[in-house]
Amino acid sequence: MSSYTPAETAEKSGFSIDTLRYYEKIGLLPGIARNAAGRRVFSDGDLGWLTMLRCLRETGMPLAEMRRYSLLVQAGAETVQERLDLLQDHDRRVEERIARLREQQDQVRMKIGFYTDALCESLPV
Amino acid sequence: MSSYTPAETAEKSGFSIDTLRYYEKIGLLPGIARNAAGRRVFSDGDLGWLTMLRCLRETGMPLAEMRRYSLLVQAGAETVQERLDLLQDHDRRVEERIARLREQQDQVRMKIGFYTDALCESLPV
DNA sequence: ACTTGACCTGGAGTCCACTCCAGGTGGGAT
DNA sequence: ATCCCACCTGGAGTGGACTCCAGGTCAAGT
Repeated sequence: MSSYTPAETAEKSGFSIDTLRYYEKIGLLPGIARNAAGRRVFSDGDLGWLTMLRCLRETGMPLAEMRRYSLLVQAGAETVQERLDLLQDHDRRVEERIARLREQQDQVRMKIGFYTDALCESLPV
Repeated sequence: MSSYTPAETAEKSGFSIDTLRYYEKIGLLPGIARNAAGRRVFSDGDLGWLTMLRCLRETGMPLAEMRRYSLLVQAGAETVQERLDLLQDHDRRVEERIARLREQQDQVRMKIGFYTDALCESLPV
């Protein structure tokens, strides 16, 4: 049960301090504590939430949908089904994304093969 | 050896007409022919190039790098090695991307598992 | 002769996700 | 006492990739 300054949190979470402030402002980080001087104090729970946000964001979820998820979490236990639906939809999109990336990677590799051949042919014999 | 209007090209390539114009403007589509009235006339070759661009784009290559690739292609045969390097770098990035997506998908699925369990536990017995 | 519709141009506007800035505060080190 | 530094706020600015708009042209249909 530790607490962290904005700088530490930025370092641990991989988000910049500006991004942390921005996320709080748009409602992605509810309930961040403040000390007597008005400065943010992040908890281990906040760190965990940030890890989740990072995961969603890097898998391509837009901030608007992350905000929706955040609101559902805040709304309490009766939103569990909705959260589940949201995450399952997201999981499906990630799956499609990966499949599509693989196909396109194959295309790129065909092109690479083509250029490799071109280079070989042009070698002096 | 057919030729296509902007509308047909948009339909076949999946880029909007505005995007086609934009790509031509920033140098991604060199040598697009025009008819007597000044309208664009796309060839099968252009279509093929657009397919390549789409592939690079959807695998996350920024327009600036696509432009660099485009310039290399225009510069002729002595840039084949550079093109190869560029595509191989890109391929590596795509590979990393896919691996990372898989890891993060696992995280999402753990969360889904957690919520599924939560729902099961809360079922009336 | 006239309208329609697909196209043209240059340039402005939009959206997303930050990122930066000016001006201000409070606490600890020298 | 003073200085520094990490932090605060509201709001403006940025970068990437489009997307839209006003005003104009041409060819074909009625």
